[in-house]
Amino acid sequence: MVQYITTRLDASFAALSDATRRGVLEQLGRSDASITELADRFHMTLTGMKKHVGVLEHAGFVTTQKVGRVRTCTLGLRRLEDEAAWIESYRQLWAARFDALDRVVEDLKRREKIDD
Amino acid sequence: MVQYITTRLDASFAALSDATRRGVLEQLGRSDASITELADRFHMTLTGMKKHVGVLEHAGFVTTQKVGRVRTCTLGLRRLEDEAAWIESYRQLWAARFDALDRVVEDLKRREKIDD
DNA sequence: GATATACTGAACCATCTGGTTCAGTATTTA
DNA sequence: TAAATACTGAACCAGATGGTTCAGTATATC
Repeated sequence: MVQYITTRLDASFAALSDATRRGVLEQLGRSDASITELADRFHMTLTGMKKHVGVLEHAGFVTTQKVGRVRTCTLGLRRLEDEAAWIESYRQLWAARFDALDRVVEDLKRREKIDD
Repeated sequence: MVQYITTRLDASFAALSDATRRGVLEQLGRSDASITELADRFHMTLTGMKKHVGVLEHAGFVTTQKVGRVRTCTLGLRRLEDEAAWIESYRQLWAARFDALDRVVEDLKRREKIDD
C-alpha cells in the first residue's frame, strides 16, 4: 500500500473517531456554520472548536472561508470515497473467507449424505 | 445519537486509524495468525503487537483464542456495518446538499432564459 | 473613537497512544 | 528435567490529543 494513501486514511479515520467531530459533520450537512456557532452548539470554547475544525479540514472533510471577522465552515469536497472503498474491500475479504467456510461446510454435508 | 453507538463508533474508527492495524485486518482476511506471526510480519515486538490486537479485539473486529501457548487471531464477527452505515448517511447528507445546490443553479439558468 | 464581536496563537495540562524493555508464567520439545 | 517457545503484565517513554486560559489582532457597531 502506498504511503500517501495510508496516511490519508490515517487522518480520515482519526478525524472520524471523535463524536464531536462527527457531530460537526452532521451539523454542516444541514447548513454551513461559523466557528462560534459550532462552539456554542457543542458547549466548547472557540479555541477548542477551532482545533476540531482544523482536524476535519486537514482530513479534507471540511473547507472554511473567512469573510470579515467570521470564518464559515462548509462540508468539504471529499466524499469519504476512500474510506468507503477501504471498508468495502475489508467486507469483501470477510465475505470471501466465510464463503469459503460455507463451501467447506457444504462439502462436509455432501460427504455425510454420500457416506450414509 | 445514543451514547452506546457513539462510543462504539469511536472505538471502531480509532482502531482503523492506524496503518498497522488495518494491515493486520487485511492479513487476517487471508488467514488466521498467531501474535508472534503478526509481530514478525509487522516488525514489532510481541508486546507491541499484542496491544494492537487488543485494540482490534475491543473494537470487535478480531477474536482470539488461546490453545496451548499459542493465541490465534481471527477476523471477528462484526462486519463494519455500523461504520459503513455512518459513512453512507454522511454521503447522503452531502448528496442532498449538492442536489439542492444543483436545483438552485438550474433555477437560475431557467430565469436567465425567461429574462432574455 | 470606544466598545463589542470573532477569531487566532501560544502555552499549559491531563490523559491516551504506540512503542519499548524486562521480568515473569505456561507449554512444548529435546 | 532442562531448554526453548509463546505469551502476559508492569513500567517506562516520547509524542499526540482534547481540552483549557490568556493575550492578542482584526472587524463591526454604537
